[in-house]
Amino acid sequence: MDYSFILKNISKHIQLHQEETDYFLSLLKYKELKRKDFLLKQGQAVKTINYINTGALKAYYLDPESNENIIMLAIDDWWVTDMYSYVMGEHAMLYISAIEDTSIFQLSKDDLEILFLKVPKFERFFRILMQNAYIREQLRVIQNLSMPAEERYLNFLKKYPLLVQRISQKQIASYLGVSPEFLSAVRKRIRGN
Amino acid sequence: MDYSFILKNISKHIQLHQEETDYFLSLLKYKELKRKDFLLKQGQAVKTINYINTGALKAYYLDPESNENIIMLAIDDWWVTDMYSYVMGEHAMLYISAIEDTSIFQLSKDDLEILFLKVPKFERFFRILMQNAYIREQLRVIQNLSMPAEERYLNFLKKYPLLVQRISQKQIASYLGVSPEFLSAVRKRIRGN
DNA sequence: CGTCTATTTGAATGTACTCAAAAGCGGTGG
DNA sequence: CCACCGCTTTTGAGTACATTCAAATAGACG
Repeated sequence: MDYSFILKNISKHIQLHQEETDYFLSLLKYKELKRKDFLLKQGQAVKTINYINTGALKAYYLDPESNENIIMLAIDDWWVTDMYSYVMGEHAMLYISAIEDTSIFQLSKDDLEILFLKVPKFERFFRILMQNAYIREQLRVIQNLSMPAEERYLNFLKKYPLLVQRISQKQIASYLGVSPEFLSAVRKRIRGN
Repeated sequence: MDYSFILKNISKHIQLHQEETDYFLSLLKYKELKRKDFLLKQGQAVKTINYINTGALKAYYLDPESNENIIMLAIDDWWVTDMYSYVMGEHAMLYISAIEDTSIFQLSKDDLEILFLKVPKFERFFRILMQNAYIREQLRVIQNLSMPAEERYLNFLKKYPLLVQRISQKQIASYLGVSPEFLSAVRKRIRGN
């Protein structure tokens, strides 16, 4: 099992001793998903937070009219879950599925609480993780409020160049909050310039 | 100085000893703002995170066309700052101003880092704070993507009944991402039912 | 009371959506 | 290797949601 990526991810914010490292790794469950497999479906219990080792996932909300609203596009080295339901202990609001073949490490909520007690440094790690997630969402709200679709699209290209090559336009449209037809028109307009 | 509100806020997530409490309080700076005073302006250095003791603040982004985009409406017992700029050490992206006469407690970034070292429990406190903030913003993104303005407005009324009575419709419109005229029309339609 | 700002109303406009259909692209099986 | 299938992307027409601008009305505050 290759733990090098996740350990490097952790070490960006905290330093662990060998025993702490071993203990942390002992809590992880490894899982593989094929393209289009579901990690989570609306209504299920949300038991884990997930580190993407390789691959890519999308998290989306299916509204009553069955429109797919992509909340999060995540590739390797990102942490993903339905945080609302994970924290509140509610049933999942989101679907999470694999855009590509994907391997993840899972950390259960119960184990994470124990980890916080045994290795309080992880409070810091997840504080920083949540802080960054908050900032990211807030920037997204700002952009959604203040920019037209074209500018949001150009921004997306700049911000997630790695993602762009790996996901469909339809999914980018959903992430940006526009219809795929409209994004197509936007792209045409951009090309025209 | 009345520290009862902020101490109660802290105690929702962590328990402090007397010395820890005293030390924490020693780091706080008290500040009063009159209605329309600015706590922060775009371009300034963001040095503090702020607990609202009494009153209400709005945080907004002023886009190049000088449209006010309200990012956050916050009343007493909330923590507020321009988190992006606070964390990244960048100049402020947001304006933060008082909707009513307001009193706050301020915690500087430097002091907070020291606090984390001296009383690591605060890592946990801010982890939970950031986690809740992240969840809130994510729910907002979901709503912005999946609901029309009318539904978002009704939702806002349900979610922030205390806020509604204290802020103008124009500001609610900005928070929801619609023009004040359109919100007025939405309200008329709702009354009509 | 007068001034300033918020709210409402209406008309014209623009941005983005839906629906339908054609074109493009990738993978799979014969 | 190519033909076909399914899905994505593009195109176009008609429509709906939301904006801008302007003006009238209503409220809040000194």
